Amino acid sequence: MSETSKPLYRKVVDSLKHDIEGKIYAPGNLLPTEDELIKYFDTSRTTIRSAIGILEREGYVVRKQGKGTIIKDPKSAQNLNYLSSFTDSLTEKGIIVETSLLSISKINAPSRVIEELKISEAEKVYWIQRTRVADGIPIAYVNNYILARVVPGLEKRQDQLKHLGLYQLLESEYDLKLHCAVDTINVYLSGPLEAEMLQLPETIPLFHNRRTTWLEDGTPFEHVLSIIRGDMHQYKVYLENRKH
Amino acid sequence: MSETSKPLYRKVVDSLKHDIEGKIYAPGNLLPTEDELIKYFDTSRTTIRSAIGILEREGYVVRKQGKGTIIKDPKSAQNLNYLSSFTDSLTEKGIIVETSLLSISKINAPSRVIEELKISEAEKVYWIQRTRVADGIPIAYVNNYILARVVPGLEKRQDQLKHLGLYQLLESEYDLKLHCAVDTINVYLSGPLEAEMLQLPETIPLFHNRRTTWLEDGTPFEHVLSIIRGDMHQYKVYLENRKH
DNA sequence: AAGTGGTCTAGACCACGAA
DNA sequence: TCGTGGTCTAGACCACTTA
Repeated sequence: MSETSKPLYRKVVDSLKHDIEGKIYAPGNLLPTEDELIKYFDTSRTTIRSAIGILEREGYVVRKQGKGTIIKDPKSAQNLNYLSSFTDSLTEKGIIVETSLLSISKINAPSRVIEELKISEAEKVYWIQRTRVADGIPIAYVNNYILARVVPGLEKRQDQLKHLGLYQLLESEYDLKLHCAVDTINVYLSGPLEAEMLQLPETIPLFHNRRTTWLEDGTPFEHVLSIIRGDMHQYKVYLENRKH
Repeated sequence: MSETSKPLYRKVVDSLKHDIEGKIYAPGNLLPTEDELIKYFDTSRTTIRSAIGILEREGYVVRKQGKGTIIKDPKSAQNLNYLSSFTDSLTEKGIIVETSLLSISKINAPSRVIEELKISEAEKVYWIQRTRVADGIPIAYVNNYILARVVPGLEKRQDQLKHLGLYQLLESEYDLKLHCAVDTINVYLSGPLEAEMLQLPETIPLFHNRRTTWLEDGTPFEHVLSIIRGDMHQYKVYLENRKH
């Protein structure tokens, strides 16, 4: 069993998390004191404190010196530091979102992409054009520009792109670990080009989103430009307070 | 000096952070080993490890068992999990943003606020109406609804509200610690009411932002509805990859 | 095999909050 | 004053990486 090989502090974390989620420890109440947990789990203070530290960082509890460890509502522990994608927010509503691949090709990076990814002009990128369609309505037009050298042979994987999401493909097939991203969200009014692309009957507001994504080693490896129907989409941003 | 009262592990964190930011420890290289740091700072392993743990969570280093502690590029350590406010993004551009208080009053919470803050109908909230003005142009209309019981006497602090930001006031005068927030961002076209409020010469796209803010103990204590000129604002969302 | 970080122990004293 | 969490010590052994 992997259970037996798990470090002790991890077992304590999982056990306490389970009890908090199962409301055995009710929100607002105090967790047993550290001394009690030491006796209960038959371990040292270091181990217990390391476990509680993890629970605190994940938002399950708050420690107050002199008072105790307060149990928080587990609902509020979820989904922090997270921008929901538009696919997420629509599928939550029960709408089926399909993605159709328009084209994929290896090109010289456009100047804006050169700038964002901090690459040379000679560097090649894969340009992926896709649309997102919800209940038959095109709601977004998405351009990904991905460093060609980190995803060699991507154009041969078109079929997989239809079944897997792009990010799942990057992770499973290329073993790329995304570290962080910056989204810049603007809004503007649709013009004739957008009306054509998204089959808009009239002028509507559109989201204009630029995202740059970094790998774990700090390389910016992807830039994404998305145009999204403003009347069919909303962003939800879950934020944790900055500690500094 | 508060320097002397700082816990040891905090001093170690600050010292190492300073050296990483000053490129004394270059990105990509290894930090001195734990044993070396123990000797250098003349302290125990626990203290050194607790300091390195903080640096790792803040994105300054990555620990690899058997190998060492790798120093990351400090640029990538900044600004994660963070939604820049519109004041931020404009002041970055050198534009001075003023906030003018329209009104502040204690009212029964509107139904949407009751719902978002999960309060009873009898519960009172402070309703603060403000506009943000950049270079003489009104760019946003902001409604805060704050639980009256957590900020007693807020209406008497109107003067302070003009100098301090609202959140600074909450922190310094009421000792409230914000824990997290959820922003929901939509977009729509301005109508006559918005044209009046923001002195718009024509129909333009507007951001429509609802934010709920939680205190550290898990109480939702504030709901904010903002209407922001789409042509004068952009959101920047800094995201860290989820670890789970 | 040697050296690194990962886990863990059994203590100690301090700082804060509540009674 | 007492009980809580906060900091810290001086060890021990384990797991992983590299040579």
